[in-house]
Amino acid sequence: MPEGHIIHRLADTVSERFGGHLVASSSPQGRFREEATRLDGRRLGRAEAYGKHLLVGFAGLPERVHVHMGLAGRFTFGDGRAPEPSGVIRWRMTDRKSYADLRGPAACELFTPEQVAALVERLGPDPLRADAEPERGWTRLHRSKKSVASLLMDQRIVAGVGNIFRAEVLFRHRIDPMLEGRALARPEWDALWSDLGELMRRALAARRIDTVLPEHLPEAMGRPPRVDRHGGEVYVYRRDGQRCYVCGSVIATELVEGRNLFFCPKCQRARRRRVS
DNA sequence: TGTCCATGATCAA
DNA sequence: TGATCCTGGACAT
Repeated sequence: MPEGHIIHRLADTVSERFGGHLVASSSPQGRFREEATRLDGRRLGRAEAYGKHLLVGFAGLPERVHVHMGLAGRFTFGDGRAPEPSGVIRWRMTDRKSYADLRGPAACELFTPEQVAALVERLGPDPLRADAEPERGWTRLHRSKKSVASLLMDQRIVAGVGNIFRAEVLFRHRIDPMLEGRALARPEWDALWSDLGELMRRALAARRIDTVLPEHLPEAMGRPPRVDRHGGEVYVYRRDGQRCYVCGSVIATELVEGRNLFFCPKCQRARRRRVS
């Protein structure tokens, strides 16, 4: 269940394991069989990530494999010979030294160069990419009447942000999630963008999402540490019902556009125009 | 064994 | 806005 940093990690792993190697491709499940046949035995070039999208290139093939993990997608890597396929494996790659199995992706397909270009054009700037242009995100956000919470989940505004980073970055800047996009000041956007880059780079390196400043850590406050299932120390994500590390209020949750939003009703109370 | 839920996104209405 | 898709893990029964 990936946010952007996981996909970047995935791209690195695929490149490291298979880059420049002759790779056998198959689709034990069958839904990627025709395409896997075309890839089978080709030399893998490079894998790269744009937001939550993974693109894998092969020598001599103009198309690239486009993978979107959705909520359920999962890659597993292993050394040595691949075991007998178990479960539903959409795409299996193997070389002499290792294997990779992809299960449950929302998308696994071949993209033409035109489709890749359209995808990149549609996506907003990705804080983890050196070529990101944050101005494009601001342009799409700053006139919107939609809530900042909703806009931050919109991949056309910032590519790669998911439910955890959204909740955490809004808390770190004490921004009311229901604040209208058009009420957000430019310096606030700049700060959000820069912080997202920082948080996501750290998560990519540490393989877990930590957002809490040292002075707010439970240990520093005389409480036992608590690490959520997602594997990091956070301010609000899935901490509903528990006390805010900063003000002690009870963290709240609310369903916004079908997703659980977490926030501190006191620290993040807006004094400006909110979405009703 | 069954049900719900998830770091996501699309489609129809 | 709601239904739907993808899969597996947590939890209840």
